[in-house]
Amino acid sequence: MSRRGGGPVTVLNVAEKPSVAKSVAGILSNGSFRTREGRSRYNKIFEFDYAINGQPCRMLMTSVIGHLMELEFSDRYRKWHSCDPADLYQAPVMKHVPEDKKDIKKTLEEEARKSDWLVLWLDCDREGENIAFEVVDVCRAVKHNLFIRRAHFSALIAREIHEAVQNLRDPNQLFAEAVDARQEIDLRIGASFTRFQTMLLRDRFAIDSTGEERSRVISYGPCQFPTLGFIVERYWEIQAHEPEEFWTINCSHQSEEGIATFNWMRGHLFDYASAVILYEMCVEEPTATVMNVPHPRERFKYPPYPLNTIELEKRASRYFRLSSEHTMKVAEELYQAGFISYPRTETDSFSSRTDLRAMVEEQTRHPAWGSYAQRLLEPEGGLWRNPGNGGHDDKAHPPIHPTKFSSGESNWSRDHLNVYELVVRHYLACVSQPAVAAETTVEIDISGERFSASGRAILAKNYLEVYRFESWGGSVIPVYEKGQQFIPTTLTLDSAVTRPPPLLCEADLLCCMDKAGIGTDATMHDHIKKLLDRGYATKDANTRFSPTHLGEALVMGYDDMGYELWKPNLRAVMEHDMNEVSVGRKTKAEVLETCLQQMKACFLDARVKKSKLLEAMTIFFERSNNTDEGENQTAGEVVRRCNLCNESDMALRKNRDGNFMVGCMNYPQCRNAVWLPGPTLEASVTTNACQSCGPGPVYNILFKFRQIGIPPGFDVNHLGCVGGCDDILKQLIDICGTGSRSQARRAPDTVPPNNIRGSNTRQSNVCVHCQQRGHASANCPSRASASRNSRRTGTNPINDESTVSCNTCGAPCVLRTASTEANRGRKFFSCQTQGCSFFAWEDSISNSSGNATTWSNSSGSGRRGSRGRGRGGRGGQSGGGRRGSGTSFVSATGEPVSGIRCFSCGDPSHFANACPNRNS
DNA sequence: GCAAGGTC
Repeated sequence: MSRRGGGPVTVLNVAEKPSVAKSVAGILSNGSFRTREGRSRYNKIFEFDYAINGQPCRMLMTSVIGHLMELEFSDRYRKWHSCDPADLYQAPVMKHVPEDKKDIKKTLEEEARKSDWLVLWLDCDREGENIAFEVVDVCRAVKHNLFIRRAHFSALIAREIHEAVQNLRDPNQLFAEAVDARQEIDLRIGASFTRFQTMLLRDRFAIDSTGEERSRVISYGPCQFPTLGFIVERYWEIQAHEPEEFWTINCSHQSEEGIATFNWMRGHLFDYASAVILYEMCVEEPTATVMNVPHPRERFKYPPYPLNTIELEKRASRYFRLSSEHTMKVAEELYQAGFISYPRTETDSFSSRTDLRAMVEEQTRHPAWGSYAQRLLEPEGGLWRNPGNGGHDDKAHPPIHPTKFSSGESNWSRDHLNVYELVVRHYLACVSQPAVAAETTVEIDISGERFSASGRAILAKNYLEVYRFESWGGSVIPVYEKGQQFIPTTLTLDSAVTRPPPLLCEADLLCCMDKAGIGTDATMHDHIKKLLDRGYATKDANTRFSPTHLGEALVMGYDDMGYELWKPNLRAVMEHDMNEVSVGRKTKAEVLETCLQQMKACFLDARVKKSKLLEAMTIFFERSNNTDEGENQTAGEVVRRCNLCNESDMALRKNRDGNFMVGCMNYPQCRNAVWLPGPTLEASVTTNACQSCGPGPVYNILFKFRQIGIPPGFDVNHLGCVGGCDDILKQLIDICGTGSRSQARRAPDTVPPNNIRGSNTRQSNVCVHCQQRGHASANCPSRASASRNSRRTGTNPINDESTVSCNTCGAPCVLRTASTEANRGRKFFSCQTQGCSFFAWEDSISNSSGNATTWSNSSGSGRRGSRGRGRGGRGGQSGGGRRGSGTSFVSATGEPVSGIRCFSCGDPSHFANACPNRNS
């Protein structure tokens, strides 16, 4: 490696960014380097002497700023109207240095001319390797015989840098080629689809009211579209959600020691009748028996892993509601000013060589967390713990950590303070012991139903003391013993409805992208911002994303074509292929050829099916005035002359929910429409005219139905008529309805008209309960009456006045007779005072004289549930001991039951499925 | 005017 003729060699060292150049120069020169200006104001040149493997070297250290080059089409293809976008799949592409990087290139050329060796200090990832070859290309062009080597380092730590420079290797061509392939594919796909959809849609629709259509770019990109896809998919999921009512039994027990809230271990039931039966069983024999001995168990809550970019973005969004894009801007500024380490990193584990304690030491001066940092360093405190390993390492940067102490600089905004505080507290948390708690879970049995309650007592907060962003809720429950019995304080049957998931928030979106491999840690926030900038999505005050009409229409259009261009699969395949290239299993040429061939075929087909995109846009946007209408009429195939207005044709359309309809093209003046069966997968108008329907011609439609959507006996393929003669079509509409999503999705201003929507409801479905039409299954009157009846079956008239006084309020009780199966004929006392719900079985009262104020714990002995297992050890709580506590339940007597309220109107006299409001 | 990837 030594230069012929001996003497020092001149070595040009190039790093990926100025900060790395400076750090490496500082480490190798032990802090004594000379600095001079380069052509670019950001990229200085540092000079020092060093010996590589015994060879004296005059070191020149400079940097680039990320990629030096960009990929571009040749001139002939650069203008949008210069070629067919399909040509972009084979148009020549070349790398060139953009204008703003020309000065860096000049510096490299000038320094390379003076140098003998070129040592590449680019980040040790695939992009870094690709940038290395860009640097090589520039330098070799001016100095052909440069000796070229690559330094490998994963952190700017002295030992690692010295080792790297003494163990120089060849740059990895395969890594660079993988990136070349990715760049070319991204450019060709992105440019072709962007030009295609922009030119197709921009001038045809009034997309916004600002009149800026002319400059609007409707971009497509293999990262931005899947990101949009996540937002749209969640939005559709929410729109399609149909609330379903469910029931759960809740139980609580208050004693002198506190209150325990028990959850039903069945969770909840969707079947009202079953829930009521189980509830009534519990109410009739309400004694709770403790089933387990609840020994407290030690539980830990561990601190987070060291901070990487995605985690920083997610946490800043959650804790401070900062957008990922703004977080990265602030983090970049803190990094530039030297307060935190490099903020674009995937790594979430510290190298064993990191001096972790020194970073804590720095922070001991801080007024807020300084004392915690001090305690961390005290060995007797036992607070220190080596940080966890999150399992990611980009081999280029350490996790984000503080690099310089600050108690806040004068030029910092609130966001700078927050991000710095998050980085510091996160770091201190990482090197701390986990929080410790004692957890207790008590399980009880009431009439064979199991309930459980959990309590948690925090024993040591540890890292939670400094990581104020996280908490660990703790609630203490009373102590129970196995076999102990008590009467619950409340025992209620509550109803609720299922809710759709929320819109995606920024942290959710980052999670989706991370899991699907969309973008990199350094670019994910850019893709999110791009969706907002392009007008594909909006973000509300809670940082939750919704698609705009444009975003939804684009996804719908491609979805209707049958393509998953908006799903992450395409990117995943590309990532996989890149890996194959980088390990040498496939060549760059192979991957390019296969991928581009497929994508071109897809592009050409999408262009053939452009009507799908136009149809989707038609749903949300008015046609623009400045276009020729010739093409607009092709959005639907004509089926017949409108038999209502007689002025226009009726055309086959697919609405935004994927449901098919034949609607008058004179909409909104005429709202005539025929909706087609919900399970229609495909429909196309044929040239066959129906022989019996008129006024003609009424063209037949060729249907393809979803197999799973239609009843047995119906064919998936059907040649049908919407003129009224087709019984099969009518039956399918009767049975299957005309689709379910249209009600769920928000109706845009343009379509569909009310009468169309009216015909497309579940009203035409057959109720699953009574097999009748005219109502939804959930509103079935038979079901509501059955529910009401089921409650009535337990109702008995008051049949006896009693001589028993209420054990709670002292008022006289009435004697009633139970009529449910388990307790038929059994008598019980019930207090009549409003608000008091005293209840006791007659046969459990020990004082048969009737003036009972106490009773034995033998209630239900010999019955299911075996109540006779003893009193338990805690006299005050033992079975039947209801002293002083108002128990708000009532048996199966039909009395109003506390806790049961209609979720719809709040009335305790009925459940929501029988609510008059709902049924109306 | 287009992509995504670096980074100031």
